[in-house]
Order: sequence, then structure tokens, then C-alpha cells
Amino acid sequence: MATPVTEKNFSGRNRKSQSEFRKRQLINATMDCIDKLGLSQTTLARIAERAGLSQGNVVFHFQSKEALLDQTLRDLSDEYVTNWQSALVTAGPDPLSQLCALIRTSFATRICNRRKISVWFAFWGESRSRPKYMRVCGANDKAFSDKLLSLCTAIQARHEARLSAKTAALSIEGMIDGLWQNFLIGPPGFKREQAIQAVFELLDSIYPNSREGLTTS
Amino acid sequence: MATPVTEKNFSGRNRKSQSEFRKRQLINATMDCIDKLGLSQTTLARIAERAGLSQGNVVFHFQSKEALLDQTLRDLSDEYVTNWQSALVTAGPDPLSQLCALIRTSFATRICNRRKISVWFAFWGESRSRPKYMRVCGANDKAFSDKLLSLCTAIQARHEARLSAKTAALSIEGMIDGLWQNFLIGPPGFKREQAIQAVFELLDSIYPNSREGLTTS
DNA sequence: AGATTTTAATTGACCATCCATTCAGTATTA
DNA sequence: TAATACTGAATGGATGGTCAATTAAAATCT
Repeated sequence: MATPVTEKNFSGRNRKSQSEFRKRQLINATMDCIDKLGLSQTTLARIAERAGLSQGNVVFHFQSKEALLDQTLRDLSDEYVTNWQSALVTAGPDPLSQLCALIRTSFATRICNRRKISVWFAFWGESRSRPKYMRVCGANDKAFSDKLLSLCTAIQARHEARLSAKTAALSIEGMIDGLWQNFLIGPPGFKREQAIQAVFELLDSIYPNSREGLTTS
Repeated sequence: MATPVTEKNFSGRNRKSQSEFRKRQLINATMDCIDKLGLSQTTLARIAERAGLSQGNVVFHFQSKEALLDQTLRDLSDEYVTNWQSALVTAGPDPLSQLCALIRTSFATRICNRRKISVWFAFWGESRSRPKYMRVCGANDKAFSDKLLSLCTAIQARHEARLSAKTAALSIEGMIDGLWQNFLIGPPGFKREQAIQAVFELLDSIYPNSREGLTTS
């Protein structure tokens, strides 16, 4: 009845990679369920159905539903962190280039889409009652904030700024988060490119004439 | 075993107000549960226990759990809208004063506290799977966005602006939302006054020297 | 290499518990 | 006395987790 999202028959090399393949498959199915049904309607049976596996097999790979959800959040968080950190590396040493890269990559398709944002909000919504979620989300958030602040501080050493570094970082991060929320709740016409351009406009007003030499579209 | 949050014996005037009193009591208990347990662990039994009433009585007043949750979201939304709209009235006709009032009232204690924000996020997290939530949240959001945009547009007619009205509105709203998120997930030291001052700083950088004559703290 | 043993993966039935809702009956108030 | 408010027990369905049995794959032995 259910259409398995991925192939059931694994053709990997060894058992370890097979296990990892299944885990990823199940985490994907979990995200699908959270997105489509909400966390409160996400059950082991539905996750299993979506993945095209038996319910028992889910428990076999993750021991418990709780552990599966934990791992789902951790995966989401890891992907997010890896994404912006590797964008920093690509951007080179200039702090302004790095800041631009951070902004642009915050709206990358892999990271910023309704499905993933929906899952983020689901976990945020339960974070007060689950210390584990709170820790992961909090650490995630703090690392990004700290980096943003250090970049803004560095930029102010070279460029004229109309805001304190702290407020600049806060407003940029806030705007990114707010735009994310827009993707989830706002009208469906809102596009990624628009969002990036909007944050860049804010950037230009904070650090006037600073982005001129940069190759930032 | 459970400590009723409000008195069980109602001493109101008539039955209509008694019924409304109970409904409010139950909605409060629902918010408590969502905050403390998360939406996925919020059950009628726990809501009833928290309110100090029987489980059957919850259904008597709200027909179903779904209706209770709907009403909880609607109450939250109404309170939010009423809050910023009455702040507009108090602020008088000047658009900049209105904008400042809007910012300040977005961080009012009644509106912006961990409990309420937690509930907001819980509903946002389920909004993709529940069209009803989506409608309420979306309408709520849109009304505020629209007002913000119209204010920014009006302000630009009188003051020098460093951003397009659209981006100004987007960045202000984004920053507010982002700061809200900070209250939920960020470090606990973050204070309302700080948040307000931070948004005002952003405002000053968008509309330089505009807030001088205003009595805005 | 082929046969055999050991380990991991997977299933589907099963279970105790929890859940939203119903209901028959009781108390309260207009 | 008639309507409303309220209780607590019952109910059927869903849920997370267990388990014995089956299949597939790797390791070991001949």
C-alpha cells in the first residue's frame, strides 16, 4: 500500500554500510513524517510504512523511538553546521566575504526548504520539554551566533559601521531566522534569491559601500 | 495529587461567565502542558489534571481535543493581535511613533515569555500538517507584516532611509522573530529590554536621526 | 573452494499501556 | 423543575516496544 521511498534491497559492500544506509533511510522517513504529519502524529508504524520496512526493524536499528528522534535532530544539526562551516572555508580569509558566504549558504536549497524548516520548528517546539533537544538546538545556535559576532567585530575594524558589532550580528541573524519562518508560514511565493538579496541590502546599510569589490552576485 | 492552578469553585455571576471562566482555565492548562510537555505529550488527561478538573469536563466544554487546541491557538493569536493593535492606538498617528510602539509591545511580558513562545513554536511546528493552524498563523503573520510595511512606507515619505521600505520592514520583523527565538533557545540571560534596544539600534541605522524628538525611552 | 557455524538483519504477530471519546448518573444553579 | 455543569468509569482503537522465528550474510573450518 505504501510506496517505499528508497529501494528495499540494499546492494552495499558490507554490513556496516548497510546498517548506515538503513539508518539514513529511516531518518529520512522520520523527517518526511514530521513534515507531513507533525511530531505528534509521527509514530513508529508510520515511519516504518514510509520507509517500506517493518516496524520491528525500526526498533532494531534505533532501539527506541526516542533515540530515532534524537538522531534525526542530530543529523539535521550536523548538516546545518557542516554547511556553513564549509562555506566559510570556501570563502577565504576575508571576514566580509565570509559573512556574505554565511548569508548565502543559510538559504541553500539543501538547508532551507519547507520540509527541513518544518522539522526544525517541530523540534524547537518541543525543546523546552526535552533537555536533549534544547542542548542540540542551543549549541547549534550559539556556534552560529558566535561566528557571526566575531565576523562583525572583524569587519568593523576595516569598514565604517552604523551599528555596534553586537547589534549588527543580532540583526543579521534575526533577519535570517525571520526569513526562514517566512518560508514556513508566509505566502508560498517567497523565493530564496529574494531572501538573500534582502539580507544583503541590510548588510549594505550597516556597512555602506563595503561589498563593492566582492564577487557576491 | 495534582495541584489545581486555579480555584475549582467558581464564584461568578451567571452560567455564561462560568463557562467562559472554565474555558479560559482549560486553555491556560493546555498552554502549560504544551510548554512543559510538548504538543506530542499533551493529552486530555494531563490537561484535566493540571486544571484540577475531570477529563470528561474538558470534552464537555470543548467537544474534542482538536477543538481545544484550535481554540488555544486562536486565543494566543487574538491576544497577540489585540496587543499590537491597541499599542498602535495608544501611540497616536505618527508612523514612526507607531513603529516604535509596535517594536516595544512585541516584547511585552504578557506576549513575549518563554511559555507563550514555546506554545507558538509548538503550533508552528505542526502548521504544515494542519491547515487550520497554518491559516491562523499565516493570517496573524500577514497582518503584522502588512502593517509594518505600510508604516515603513509612510516613514520613508518623511525621513531619510537607507533601505527600501520592503527590506526595512522585513529586517525589522525578522529581527523581532529572531529575538523571540533567542528567548526560547538562546542563553537564559537574554532580557527584554536588551532586545528592544537592539531593534531600536537597527531602526536608528535605517532611519538616522529620526527618533530624536520621540519619547521612546 | 565448498561446507558449516556464527552473527546480523528482518519480519509480523503480540502485548501492556495510553489515549480520546462516550455515557450513565450526580450535583448545581436558574 | 428544567437546564447546565460535572464526575468517574468504561470502551475501542492506537502506540511503543518485545519476541520467536526466518532469512541473509560473514566468518570459520575442512
